[in-house]
Amino acid sequence: MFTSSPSPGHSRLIRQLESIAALTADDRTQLATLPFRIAYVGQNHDIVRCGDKPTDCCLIVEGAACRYKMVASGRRQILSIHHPGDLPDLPSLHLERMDFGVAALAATKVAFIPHSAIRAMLQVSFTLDHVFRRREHIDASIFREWVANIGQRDAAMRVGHVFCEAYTRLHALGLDLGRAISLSMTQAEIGEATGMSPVHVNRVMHTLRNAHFISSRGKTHTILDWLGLQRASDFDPAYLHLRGEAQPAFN
Amino acid sequence: MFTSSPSPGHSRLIRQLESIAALTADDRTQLATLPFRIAYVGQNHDIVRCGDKPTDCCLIVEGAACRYKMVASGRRQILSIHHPGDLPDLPSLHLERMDFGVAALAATKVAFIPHSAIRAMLQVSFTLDHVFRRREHIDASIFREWVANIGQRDAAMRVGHVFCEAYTRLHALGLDLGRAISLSMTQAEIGEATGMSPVHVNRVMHTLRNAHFISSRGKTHTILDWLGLQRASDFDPAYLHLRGEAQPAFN
DNA sequence: CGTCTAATTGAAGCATCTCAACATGCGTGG
DNA sequence: CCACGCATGTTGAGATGCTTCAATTAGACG
Repeated sequence: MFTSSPSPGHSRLIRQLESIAALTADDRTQLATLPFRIAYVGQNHDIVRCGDKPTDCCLIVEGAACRYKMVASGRRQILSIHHPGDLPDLPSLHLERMDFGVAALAATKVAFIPHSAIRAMLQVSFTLDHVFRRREHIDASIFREWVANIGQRDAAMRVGHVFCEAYTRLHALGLDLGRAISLSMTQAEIGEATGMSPVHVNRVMHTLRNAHFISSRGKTHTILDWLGLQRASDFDPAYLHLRGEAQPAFN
Repeated sequence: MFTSSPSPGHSRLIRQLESIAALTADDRTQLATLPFRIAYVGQNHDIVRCGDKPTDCCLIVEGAACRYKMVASGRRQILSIHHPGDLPDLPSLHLERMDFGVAALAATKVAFIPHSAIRAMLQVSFTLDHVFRRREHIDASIFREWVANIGQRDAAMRVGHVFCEAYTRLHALGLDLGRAISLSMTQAEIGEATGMSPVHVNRVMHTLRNAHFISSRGKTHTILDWLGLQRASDFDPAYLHLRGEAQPAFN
């Protein structure tokens, strides 16, 4: 059988879904023929705005994005971090009005896929329907972990946990750089994700470096002691529900 | 057409789903014929344990429950609060291993429904499949709001927000007591839900009473100033995605 | 009426925040 | 290619919101 090579966006999506469940050749074909429209979004710009009623889902192809909410004080809470292959506004398929915004953390390439195309695909394929549903549940699981992270852990663990999660997910997507990752977040943004002031994030980063858990050069962070960082950050990757083969193991 | 009157558990489930989407008579019949097994769980006892691989979903029929996670320090984070009609371990349908626990906040009556029965029902009915999916997404939306609540708001807002959410949801289920609700949580548990110490919850409760937002007698809390409490707590019910008619409006 | 849990209050400590200044790096245009 | 300007990172010092510990009171339940 002849299959045309999928676009970068399609490949990312397939890789992402394969990190959580097995796909058949047929599933991959279905995914690879999804129609889309490409857009480029500059750093800090919105991809989807809170309150919108989207008719397409956005797929991150390159770059990084975050979900966020604004609160009364004018501060922003980052709700989750998204890498290539993610569909941050997938909830819009079942919740007409967006209750959060999606913003680019770096210059980002986005593919917009019509709701109708996704709906049609999920109606045809039981297995893809299941995989998408699983993806949605894993999203919820990550939120749960963040609630526990922000609610109960101290500053160093909170920040360490964010690094552990990012490393594990990027590794599962084949987007890690050996023992390093490129986390497209400023210290201020890490603060918005963990409920901390930027100043305190800075101090905690120094702690993590002094403990030889991490070393940083710009936005590239190298994990020097993966087991130690995981333990110190109370990180257990079970909540990511990845397929066994996809999980990192070194140190 | 003859329809046998549904059990209390079935009624609760139907009412819960009707608070977020319209159901057809056929949907209601499907739901009302779901098989189940009743259990009674004492206060503070687990209904489902973290790490379990459930074969049934638990439906809260009477009482109250919470999802929770333990962290390394031995502290517990409450992740969400569940009222009659809720299915707190619905994720187990798509995520084999539980990444959180479910515990009874009060003496609670639970109905266990086999996964197989739910799966069969969702395969037959497109509309119920959509409603369940919507329910799952609303769950995720509530987690997002909790991340923002715990991450960015001060102690008084955090606690006030929990009351606003509980009141709105119980009202939508027809389980409010006029302007009052019975919240089956101790101050220590409110602390576990908001990332605060029990002592500070107590002080904040006094603040809320002194501001004439709430008055409390035991576990029954009366909302004295609904608009004021919402505004002071930065509460906007949009994230609950309720059907318009279901939302409370007074004061 | 005793027992246990939950709520309440006070006092001291500390994790984290805010404010403010300064350093560094980097993209851009001259 | 260098110089400028802005965003980001760094550091210090003082303020504070919340925690912890500890003791007391009030309620619920048999």
